[in-house]
Amino acid sequence: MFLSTTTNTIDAKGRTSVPAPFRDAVGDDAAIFVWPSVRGAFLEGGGKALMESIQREIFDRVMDGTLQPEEAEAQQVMLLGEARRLGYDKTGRIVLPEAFRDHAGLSDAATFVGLGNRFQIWQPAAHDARKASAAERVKNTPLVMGIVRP
Amino acid sequence: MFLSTTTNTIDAKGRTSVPAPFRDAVGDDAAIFVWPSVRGAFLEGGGKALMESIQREIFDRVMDGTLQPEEAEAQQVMLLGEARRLGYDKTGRIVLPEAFRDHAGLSDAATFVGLGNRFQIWQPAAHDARKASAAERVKNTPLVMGIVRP
DNA sequence: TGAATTCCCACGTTATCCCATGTATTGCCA
DNA sequence: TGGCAATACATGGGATAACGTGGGAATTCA
Repeated sequence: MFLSTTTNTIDAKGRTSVPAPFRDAVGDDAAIFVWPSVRGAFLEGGGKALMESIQREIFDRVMDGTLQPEEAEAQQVMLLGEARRLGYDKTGRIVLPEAFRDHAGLSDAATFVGLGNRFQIWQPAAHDARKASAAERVKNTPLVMGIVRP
Repeated sequence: MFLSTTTNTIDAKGRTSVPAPFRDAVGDDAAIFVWPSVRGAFLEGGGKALMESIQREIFDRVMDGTLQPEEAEAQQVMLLGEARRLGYDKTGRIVLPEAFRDHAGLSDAATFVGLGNRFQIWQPAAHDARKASAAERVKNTPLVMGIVRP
């Protein structure tokens, strides 16, 4: 499970360390899967299990009529087609492809944000702004906390 | 699992490299299976496992009444009948048959698009256009991402 | 014999791996 | 509880291997 938020540096080679807790979360195939978000200037990612979940989820929704085949293929193109498997070495580092860095506006640092079954990667200042607006939105929302099924 | 999008060159002999991640995805029989899409000017393909899935899927749908036998045979003719097994050499290269190149408008480069259990091969510019329309379509669709079943 | 296809080797770029260092954190024991 | 040792973590740099690509030799088929 991906938890916590961490900011790591990006070196001259485009490398960055995957936070150690995230590495534990993906299990034993030393890799994360990342793609540019279709919803904004940041990256989304997860472990192998997430990719398989997405694949199955799209299939299931076509089967039960929730999703049109054309829409399903569009999502496959933008999620699975744009995703890349980024394997990390013994020191836990991946190389963020240049296209990914461009999409998210990353230069010298990256903020990993754990979101349970997945995570996001933000340009640090952009994440601060997003977090502030999330804090605001939460104030006006019935919060899950306090009524979670035990 | 087929992920990511890669563009490789087609040389004078009609050869092109199968992206290394795709080669890993098909396992140890060094071959991919490819056929002209019935939905547009591109190629579709996958590994051995995909072909067997298609075969079984058609059978199952006839059995449960989802597909008429005549329709099933039509699909078998266009998918299985047109498919070719393309073995790659030690350097990972296949030869794209001329008929396939004609169907997809391929000349000097081919774009491989991973879609989970299968992939597509596009003329690079055509894929850019398709990707743009997919991005547009995704914006107007309830997105699977973010609400994936854990 | 000629043309096409398949196989194999070579090259340059790019990405991957591995060792080393500094820092922060954790665990241990007095 | 305080201080020290050991471990884990992120980061820099250099060596190594992988990947895509071009070209030529061997093989096959007409």
